[in-house]
Amino acid sequence: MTANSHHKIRQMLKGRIESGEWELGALIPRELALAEEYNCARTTINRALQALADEGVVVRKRKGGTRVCRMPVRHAKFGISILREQVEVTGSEYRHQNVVTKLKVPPKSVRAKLQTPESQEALFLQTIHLADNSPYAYEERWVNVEAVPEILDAPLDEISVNEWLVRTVPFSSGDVIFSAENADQRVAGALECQIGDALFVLDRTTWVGEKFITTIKLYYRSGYQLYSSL
Amino acid sequence: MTANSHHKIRQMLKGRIESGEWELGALIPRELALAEEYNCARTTINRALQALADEGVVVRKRKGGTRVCRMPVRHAKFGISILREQVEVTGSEYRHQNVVTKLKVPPKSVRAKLQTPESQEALFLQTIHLADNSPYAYEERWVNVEAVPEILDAPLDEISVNEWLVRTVPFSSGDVIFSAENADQRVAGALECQIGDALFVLDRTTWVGEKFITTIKLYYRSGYQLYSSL
DNA sequence: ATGGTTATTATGTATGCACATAATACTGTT
DNA sequence: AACAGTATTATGTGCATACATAATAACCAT
Repeated sequence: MTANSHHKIRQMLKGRIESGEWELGALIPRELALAEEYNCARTTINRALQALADEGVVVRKRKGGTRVCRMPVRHAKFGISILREQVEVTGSEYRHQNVVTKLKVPPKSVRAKLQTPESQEALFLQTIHLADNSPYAYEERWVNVEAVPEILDAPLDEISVNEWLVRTVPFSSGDVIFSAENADQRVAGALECQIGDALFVLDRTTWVGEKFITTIKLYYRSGYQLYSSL
Repeated sequence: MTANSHHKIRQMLKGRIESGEWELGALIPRELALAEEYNCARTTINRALQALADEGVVVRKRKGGTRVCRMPVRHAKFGISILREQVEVTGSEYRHQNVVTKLKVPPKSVRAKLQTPESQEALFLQTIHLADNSPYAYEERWVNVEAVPEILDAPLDEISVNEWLVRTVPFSSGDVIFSAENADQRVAGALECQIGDALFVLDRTTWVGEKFITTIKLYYRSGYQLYSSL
């Protein structure tokens, strides 16, 4: 039966799990049995089951067989991307404004994150991201110029550092920390909100291989919500 | 050469992308060429490239070939799981405390989320989650008893609703919204913090198939950080 | 019983092959 | 030059097969 792609089989198997046919933690039939049932090759079942394993729906062990994950960990995924796009999908007009752009020696806490030597300068930026001319987010960023020297020639008035880095630096790894903070005077000024307002904050450090690229603290405007489905 | 699993090849290809050998948006060699280069079957290259496509590193098009993703969207993943575990991995002792557990007709806003009829009752719970006897998170939850009638017999003093549901209900879909809120008097009381403190808030609604299971608002204690790597 | 060796088994992986499909490139006609 | 139809090509998918590997089960010797 050629009507069975591994996609379809994957969906069917998932359905049988969701319907409760196989309980949480239960052992499901082995590949050969399923292959017979669906009248396809074991390879095809294997692909479907491996995909479900990647997804976290089942756990597989050699010789042990495949069982429904005992404690399904659903994960929320957030695309960490470009602020301009975040703003524009809401239909608003995006603009950014660099408050500060200068080279200076970062404080100790930042040096620890960027792993730069004692007295080496880094590029410091404060940027306000605006949606329809009102503040959307305020960012404080340090860039390791040794890792990305080209940034000193980038037209950062036309394109935000955020976007320039995403478009220029190849794939990077990173740490992300989300938290909530009360606005202090400085941030409240930038975001035009009240001191003490609860703000959604994103802390991120990114690197490529061994080279640390940038560390950023991003304060979203009061009321911001980060949405995701799982 | 049998030393090349698709995993290894996948890593090598990713490395070549990260190293900048293939720029963002660039076309990379086709499967057959890579198969020759790595001295393996096309199938193996295919698996590796498909995995990279799933990961969002490359984009593939029939006849068009495979190219490095022009704008890499890195995504942060969060495992939405059991609060008890979240507490216990930090080495603290977990305990929970049900403040309120009763059946009542939910307000309109909740009825909209659970999609329950006008005057149908739902289970309302207020729970405080404690780490080493101090408040860790405060949760307000509505459970659709029609979808999960067994919950009325669950020993909710021994096991938190959170955990009971995760362990009992098979895989579910859900919405998640993260935000920051200032603590009001009620929440500040539960979390033993100051009124106005910035709190990290999680809003979640989950369902299985067509049946809406539960909706929850979870306030983490002041200073909570949600960590993830990407 | 106890401990260690061996057999069995389910999944993991690689390969060669065949054909499907989508998108592009090409070609010929008007 | 415009268009329609055709050839080409890179990826998508399925299958049969073979062997690898990890974990359990069975077995045997002490």
